Amino acid sequence: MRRSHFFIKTRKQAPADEESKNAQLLIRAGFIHKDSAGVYALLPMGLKVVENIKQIIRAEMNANHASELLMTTLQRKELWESTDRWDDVKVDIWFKSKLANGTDIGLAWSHEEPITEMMKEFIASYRDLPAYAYQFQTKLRNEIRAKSGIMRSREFIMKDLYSYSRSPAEHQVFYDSIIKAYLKIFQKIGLGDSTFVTFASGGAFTEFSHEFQTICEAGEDVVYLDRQKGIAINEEVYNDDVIAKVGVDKSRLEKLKAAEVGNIFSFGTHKSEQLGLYFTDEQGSQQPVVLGSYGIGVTRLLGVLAEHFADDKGLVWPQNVAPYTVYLASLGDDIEVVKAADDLYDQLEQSGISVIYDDRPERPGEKFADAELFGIPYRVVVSQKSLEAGGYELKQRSSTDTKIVSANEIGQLLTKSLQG
RNA sequence: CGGGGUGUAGCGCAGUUGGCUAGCGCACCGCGUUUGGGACGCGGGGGUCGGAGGUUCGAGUCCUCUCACCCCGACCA
Repeated sequence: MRRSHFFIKTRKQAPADEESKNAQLLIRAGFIHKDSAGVYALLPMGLKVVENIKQIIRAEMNANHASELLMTTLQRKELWESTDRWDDVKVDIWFKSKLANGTDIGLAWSHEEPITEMMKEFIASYRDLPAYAYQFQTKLRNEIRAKSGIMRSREFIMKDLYSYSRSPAEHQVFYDSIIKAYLKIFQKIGLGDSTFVTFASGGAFTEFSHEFQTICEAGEDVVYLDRQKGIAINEEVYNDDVIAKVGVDKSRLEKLKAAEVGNIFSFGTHKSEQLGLYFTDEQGSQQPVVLGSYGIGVTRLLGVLAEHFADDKGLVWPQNVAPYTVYLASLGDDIEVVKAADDLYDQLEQSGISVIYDDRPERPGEKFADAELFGIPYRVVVSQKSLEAGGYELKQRSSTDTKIVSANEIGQLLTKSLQG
């Protein structure tokens, strides 16, 4: 992408109506646009990060034999009445509307009911199970108070996975494999060192659910972390009894603020029974399907990443989620410089390295400041000075060191770092 | 939903006890000089002062209502 073709402008000053670090940085850098409280549009760079996160998640979901689909945002009242969750007192975050003929509809805040209802079309026999389906969908939740930028919003993207199993034992195997998959996902995204499996309230069927909490000052939750074991307990269920059950050492628990980036639940068969999802087993008798649901807050992760990977100059994206790998900046309008920059841009693009090429006639300081605010992992500068020194100046966002390299060396270095 | 705060140009802000044509910086447009850390000179354009009502000779400024946004709390499969 040439910067001259890119409509986004960065800002020097943070918006006055945002206090959270994630919103201030993401808006200054032009990754998101605020429409109203808790409602943010994803601009091209923000969307790229989100797509990168989704791709990392998608790979792990597929590896666990889950199939991607996309459910609807408009939902039927009857479905939610059958599980007693249409009532505004029971679920107070519903956005509701009506069809032209007066029929009530709900706007998706979750898809547990509709997808389970839909699965009745495909699940009849033990031969049809297990079945795993996931999606990336926009959830609409009428939060009384949106807060912390994109970390708690009224409209957000969530990855939700649903598992349909024949027995609690079969369910448990999948559940455990998803815990591993989630840890792998957060590792790849760059939050592996600060994201922990956390015991939280379980609901009707199980004593605990498992949350994935990223240690983060802007988070809303408080967890007690046993760093040695890599296990935490959510404050909401924290007591001596739970400490004993979970098997952590109370003396080394750290009380920390954290953001819930994932949460997985075992539902048992209750919802299947409510909605009528049964299968015929090998003996010919009807059994309710065992359900599980597994969420990851995709846009919340964008916020957590911004909170986590930033310095006084701006964002600092981990390689795997960065909107572009290279920020290529040409300095001055000298013909040799422009040609060298154009050539490198073409070469990197051709070798599959994503580049944002700042070809604007702006001054060096502005280009450097933008490269830093955007948080692009590598900055390559082409100028009279760099050409005289023998090539291109390469600098990592996370470092202050620069070195002069040839075009081929850049290609090799970056290809290697992308693979590693 | 309770408490606190803020709304003045695209963005960030100033505007005295009510007073004259509502300012500053950035951004934007034109010309010129600049080009390794957000340059400079000269000349421009842009405002129903969040909205409605009221008090007054006169309201950005005072009063009433209202909307939006931020923060704290409550809430949070």
